[in-house]
Amino acid sequence: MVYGLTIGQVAAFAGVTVKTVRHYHRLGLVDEPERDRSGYRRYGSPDMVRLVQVRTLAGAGVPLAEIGGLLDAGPERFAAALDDVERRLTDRIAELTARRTVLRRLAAGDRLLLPERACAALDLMAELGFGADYVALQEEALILARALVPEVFDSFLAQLERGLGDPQYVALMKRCRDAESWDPDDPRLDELAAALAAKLLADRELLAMPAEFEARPDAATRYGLINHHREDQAPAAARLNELLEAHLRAVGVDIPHQ
Amino acid sequence: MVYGLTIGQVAAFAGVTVKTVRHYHRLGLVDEPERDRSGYRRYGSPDMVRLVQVRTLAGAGVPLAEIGGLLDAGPERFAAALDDVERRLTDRIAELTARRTVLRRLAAGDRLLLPERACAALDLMAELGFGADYVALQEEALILARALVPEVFDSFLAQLERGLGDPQYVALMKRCRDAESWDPDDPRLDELAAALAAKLLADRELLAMPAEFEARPDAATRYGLINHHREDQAPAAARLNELLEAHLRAVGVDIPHQ
DNA sequence: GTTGACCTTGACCCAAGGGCAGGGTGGACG
DNA sequence: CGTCCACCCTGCCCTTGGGTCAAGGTCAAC
Repeated sequence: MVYGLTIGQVAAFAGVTVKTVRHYHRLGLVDEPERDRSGYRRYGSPDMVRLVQVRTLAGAGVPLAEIGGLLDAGPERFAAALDDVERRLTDRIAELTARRTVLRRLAAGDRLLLPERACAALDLMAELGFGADYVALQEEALILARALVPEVFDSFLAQLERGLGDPQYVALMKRCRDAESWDPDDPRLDELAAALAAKLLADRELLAMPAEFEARPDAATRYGLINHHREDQAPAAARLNELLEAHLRAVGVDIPHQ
Repeated sequence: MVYGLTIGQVAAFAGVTVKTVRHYHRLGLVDEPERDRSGYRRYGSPDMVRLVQVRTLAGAGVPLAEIGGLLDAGPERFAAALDDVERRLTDRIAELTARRTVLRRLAAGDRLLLPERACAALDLMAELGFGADYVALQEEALILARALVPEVFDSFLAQLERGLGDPQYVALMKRCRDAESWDPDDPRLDELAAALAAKLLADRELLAMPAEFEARPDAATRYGLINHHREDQAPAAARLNELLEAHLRAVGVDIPHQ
């Protein structure tokens, strides 16, 4: 016959597990109560009140390490701390809501990694009759560009938009797409490269971007990564690129090597 | 001169730390990329896309252990999983919002551990002129009762309400409150105990509660815990209780011992 | 040629408990 | 009286999603 509740009873009342109560003891959040003659902890009502206070704060997301000081502080500091906790909760809710929005976009198959404007350009490509595969390739290139050289991403995108607004350039792009399935030794490749070079030189705006790369320390590496990405899957495209670069360099355009 | 981004670059782009990327490698969420000749990891764009996918799901709270299977599964299972994740997020938001509400109540000094009806009774006590300390004592007793014998909490509360509706009983309660500051040997204590016993016997409803305790296995322990709680701080109250119990037992009322 | 920023692996640390082992207690039932 | 089951005790390792520290290798720049 002993006074006090057992650990299981207080735990059940406070809505926590026995393990949790012992954890709080170990952290010093709730004092260890007296033991009965068989070593069981026996709790009185003040222990219970304390446990529920701790539980309420912990449940609201206050780190256990802070709770002790909070409960033992004066009521004015306690009130201030509660304000703070509430602010943190509100932030967390907003954050989760934002994540949910992102997830919804993901579920809807939206393009997560690109801004609205880039998505519009890609949609335009699809409308213009470029196949889904080719659009996907462009999308990846844009993502890469944004990752590697965010400060020139805009001009990269502007170049694409400008090209898409020019029927002649669109026609050339479509021919490039078709060229991906050609043999790497196909003589038409050089023909196409020459036409492309002529077009780019006629409308220098379309060439603006590579120059901006130069401002970067490891420009060549980044250029190579974007320009040659996925070329292993289309040898003809690699060859076309090579030929185009040669044409441009021949007339003095400065293009990074590799 | 090597292809590919370093781990720091992909990490920065994906908005995670270098350590996190390596963590994902160890869990098999993102394949280890090729190494350059000095052993550095070198990432291509597919790695980056994968990393961002993982990051998006992880950020939404999907456990890392599930993400691999999710991304490698078909799109229909992926879509279903996204639904599930979104549901979990919504639940979590609701939970946090509820916690915030509780915190607000706590900050406003509200009585968290008691239902509305009990709070009303306590407010009534305050209105009737019982001091804040005494009301707080009653509050603790109610909390204890609810924790220990939830099924008789209602009748415990009903008894309190009934007592507060009876001016004679209220007068006796006030005298009990005053008695807390008396000397434990004060002869007025037995006088008061006799008056209380007479009142309780005259209105048997006020005595209903202790009988219900009997239905409990360890009734006596629980009764003692509630009835004698905080008595160590007011020896006169302990003495008064003792005397009252003696009076009641003397006329045959069955009260648990200790 | 040295500095500073980056990379490598490995080992340990954190919250907030969960799970399990191995053993002691208490009350109820037969 | 024994036996059963639920509960209690301590102590140890496990978890998730990384952070931190150590000890050393590498790269680009001044």
